[in-house]
Amino acid sequence: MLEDRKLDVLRAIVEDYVSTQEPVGSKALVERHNLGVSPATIRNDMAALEDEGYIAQPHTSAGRIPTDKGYRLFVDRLSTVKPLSVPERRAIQTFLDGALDLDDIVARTVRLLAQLTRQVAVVQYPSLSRSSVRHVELVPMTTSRLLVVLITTTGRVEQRLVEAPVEVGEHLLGELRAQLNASTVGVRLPDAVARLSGLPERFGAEERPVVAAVLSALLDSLVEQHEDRVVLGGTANLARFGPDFPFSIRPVLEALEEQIVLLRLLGEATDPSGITVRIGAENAHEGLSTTSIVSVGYGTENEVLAKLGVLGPTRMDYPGTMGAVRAVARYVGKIVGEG
Amino acid sequence: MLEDRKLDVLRAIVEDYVSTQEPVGSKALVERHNLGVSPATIRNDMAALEDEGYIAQPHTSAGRIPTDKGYRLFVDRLSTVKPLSVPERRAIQTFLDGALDLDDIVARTVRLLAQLTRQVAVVQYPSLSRSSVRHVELVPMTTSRLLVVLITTTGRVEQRLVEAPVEVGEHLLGELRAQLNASTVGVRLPDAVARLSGLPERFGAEERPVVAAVLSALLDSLVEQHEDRVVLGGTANLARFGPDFPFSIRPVLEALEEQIVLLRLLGEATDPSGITVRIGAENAHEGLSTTSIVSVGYGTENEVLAKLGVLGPTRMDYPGTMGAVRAVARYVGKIVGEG
DNA sequence: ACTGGCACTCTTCCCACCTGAGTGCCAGTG
DNA sequence: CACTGGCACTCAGGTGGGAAGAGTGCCAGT
Repeated sequence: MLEDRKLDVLRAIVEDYVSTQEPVGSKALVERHNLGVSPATIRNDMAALEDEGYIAQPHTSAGRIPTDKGYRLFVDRLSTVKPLSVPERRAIQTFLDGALDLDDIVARTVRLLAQLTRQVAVVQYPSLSRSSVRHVELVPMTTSRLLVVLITTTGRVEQRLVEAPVEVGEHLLGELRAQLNASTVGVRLPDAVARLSGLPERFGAEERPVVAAVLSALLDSLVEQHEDRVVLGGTANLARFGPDFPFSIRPVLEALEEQIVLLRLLGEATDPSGITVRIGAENAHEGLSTTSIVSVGYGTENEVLAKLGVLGPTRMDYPGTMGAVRAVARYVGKIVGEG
Repeated sequence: MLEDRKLDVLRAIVEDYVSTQEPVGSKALVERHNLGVSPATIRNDMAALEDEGYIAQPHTSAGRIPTDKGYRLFVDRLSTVKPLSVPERRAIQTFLDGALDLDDIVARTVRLLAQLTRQVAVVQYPSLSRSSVRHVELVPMTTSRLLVVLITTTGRVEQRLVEAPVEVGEHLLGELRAQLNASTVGVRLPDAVARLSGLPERFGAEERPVVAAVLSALLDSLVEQHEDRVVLGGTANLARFGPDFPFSIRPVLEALEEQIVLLRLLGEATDPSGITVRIGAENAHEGLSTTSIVSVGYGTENEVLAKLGVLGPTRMDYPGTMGAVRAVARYVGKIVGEG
């Protein structure tokens, strides 16, 4: 049973707690928000909210703070994403427009997000699997060593070193390069894998081992979905998280060091189109139980290339953070889409 | 006037303080080290050491802790680099031998260093300026857009996107590619710049603008010394630095986010051949005044390709840290040298 | 030159106390 | 029936006073 006023009270509690970082009591609540009722009434509502698990008391004689469940309700029903101001939008645009290449775009994005939200920013590189092959290049390093270079439409360059079982002649190299490009250029990465299956048969028995070695490296580049690169920024903001946070900062830093963990967190995003917010224990990772993650996909109009987001204490400014994340994702998507 | 025993006392103080993290008094000192004299005598020595600025008292009735100057003396004259144990060496080797490519080597190195020293590890990418050109590739993206790819002997791949002023024909592309490679392959990057100066003249007036654009991008890749990439690891160890550290953790994290700062810190290394230790305020960067940096160059026998090191509290185990850093640098140097 | 002894200085810990914020509950009111 | 004012209760946090303990500096003695 959630009547309107109780929801108002919850909203007020979340807002106050987020801004003051201190448990909020009934008296302060009626003073700062015109709820039109007395503290006693609010107390009743608060008691009910506590029974239902939306708020909690750190200790008996303190105010209330929202629980994960309370934040959840707040995000789902009580808040609207706060759009950025015009100057902010302009700043984003000019900052990102200055980017030189993909690395630079990602680097700038992560810094931007961290600055804007004053939290820890996470940006995933645009996915390879959804892009297609622009070019394959074979470069001889020594007579029996080759560098296989894969260039994709998103501008990424993947490289693999190949130890050829025998010496590789200039002619074979040229032929192989031509064949590889003919089979894969313009093809989506996952599809390119299939296109290459019949390739060895087009070569002589002597050349097969070399072809196989090169192919294996190339397939490796293609398959190993390099959705696995993420970039971090704004870790210094962790220190801002609060005076009690130093104790819990350790596990957070540890989690952030594990790329796999970060990827899983971004990947777990449930809402494919919109912003996903995972609050506290919803992040299936101990050590992040007092943090929330706001993430969103970015890319072209038709497809999501990768995700980005920020990580902060559960007591974060959700509307503002969501606004910033959404805005940045849009601009980055536009830029990546063009380039 | 530094007699032998006073040096012994200083060494003992540093060792005890590093291991206990607590100010060390005269009584504890004689108990834990067999100095052969009474606490009172030690007290006299300590008073002298304090006068000379090697140790200090946090407050009147506390033991002494080493000052930056004390650590300096300890590192310079009182300690010997502690070699790693055989299992440790073996672990390093097997861990690094599994690396796939340069990125992987660097990533593994940074993790290894962080784990071994339990501090923050910093690894700089092998310098481009000391490597030479392996291959230059031009890849058409659209009719007027080219990707210029530079591959170096250290296995690094640099890419630049070029907006050609006019359409670029297949023939010009091939010709330009051939000329570029002919002029630069096998040449040191800085020298390659000079080799390219006369190139535009070999092309017709119509083609000049395209050539100039490509050249500009390539020169950019060559000149922009990509000694500027550093990778970090083990930041979670910052939380281990001590109970008082949370307050000073903020500026440290901020410093670590600035690649430029890190590069300067690594670059400042004075001793070109051996290990450099910069203690506390010696790191000309406020916020790092309670940290020390142990760094060393790595590379082939003949040349230093880049640097790596760790950052930790001034109260670190210098002999152990120096041993780990040195050992890792040797193995990485070997691997990079081979590859 | 070293040592034992001693007085002195501080930090730190503990305990007791008080204050104040905040609550829950209840009786009363529109 | 929903709201309100009042009131007793609880408990975290701050304050202050010892008491304990670690460590020092100094001095007289060997």
